Amino acid sequence: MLRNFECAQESYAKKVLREKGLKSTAQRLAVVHVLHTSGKSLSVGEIHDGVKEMLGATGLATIYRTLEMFEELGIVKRLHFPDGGHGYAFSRGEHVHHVVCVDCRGLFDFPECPVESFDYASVEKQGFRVKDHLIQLFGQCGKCREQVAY
Amino acid sequence: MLRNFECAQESYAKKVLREKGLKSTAQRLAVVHVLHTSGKSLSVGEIHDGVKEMLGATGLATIYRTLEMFEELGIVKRLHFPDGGHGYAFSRGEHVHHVVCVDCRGLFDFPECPVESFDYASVEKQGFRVKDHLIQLFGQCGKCREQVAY
DNA sequence: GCTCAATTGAAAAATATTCTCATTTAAACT
DNA sequence: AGTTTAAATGAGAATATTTTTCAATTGAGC
Repeated sequence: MLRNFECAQESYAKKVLREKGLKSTAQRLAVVHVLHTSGKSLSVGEIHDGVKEMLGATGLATIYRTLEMFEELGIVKRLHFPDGGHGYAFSRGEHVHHVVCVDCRGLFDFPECPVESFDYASVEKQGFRVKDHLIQLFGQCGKCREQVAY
Repeated sequence: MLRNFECAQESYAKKVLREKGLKSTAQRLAVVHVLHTSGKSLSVGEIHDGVKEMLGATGLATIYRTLEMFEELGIVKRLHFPDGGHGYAFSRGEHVHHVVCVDCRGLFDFPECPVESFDYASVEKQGFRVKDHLIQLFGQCGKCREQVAY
């Protein structure tokens, strides 16, 4: 049950919260800390466990409320897995897509946006205006490839 | 509570089911019919309602079981919406991505895959092997744009 | 038409998420 | 540092969603 942390990610979250007139509570910062230090995407339950480890008893509802808010603020991204589950990953507001290992759910860098340069003509011709997109890449990371026999 | 249908989509589903040694039940074909004729993506509840309208009382568990199976068979695709909800859309096994109107949840054509030609070098350099991807485009269709004042 | 394994329905169980409201707390202001 | 106040939290109830169980039904091959 440790405290006293302050990494770049938490400073960033604090800044965003302050700008929106929202409070930087211990619980909110702990969510950032847990997500960021894990280097993986985590389920709601895992985030809850991590926060409890840092702060002691913490309501699950707070985790849900925080994640919903953080998603709107662009502090976290919700990820969807092929098995139907979902998780959350820390992410600064920038336009970023995630590469996820389906075994360990670890995150890998993928700075470019494959859709950025894409031509929407065929859709726009139908009167559609594209406003957002969801992209995730799935696969296996080096470590998980070594461990699994196949 | 009508019956007697048989469109190309249902024939396709039947074929896939037969190939896998699975039964073409009225419930399964009704799921295909409901999804396909709606032209939209539907929630589990909407699919359940549609099937009940065709067949009368139908267990919700059957809908869940069918959708899970169809997803594995490539007969339906699960879509994730920005508001956190999700739905299902009919889709032949081909590699296809969906464009969804966030208002009416209507589906629009988008035949090409923007990631197909993409260069994964930066990820592969980290030992990662990309095996699959999730892409969805969101926006507003012509009809919904007209209706909403903004 | 008969047989049998696959599938379904209905309800219970398990999970996941949201809501309510009394209590606590961060932040702004002395 | 102490006070004030709206925002946030905790705990548990309430909902919603999904899965499981098992007896009854049904599709597909014979």
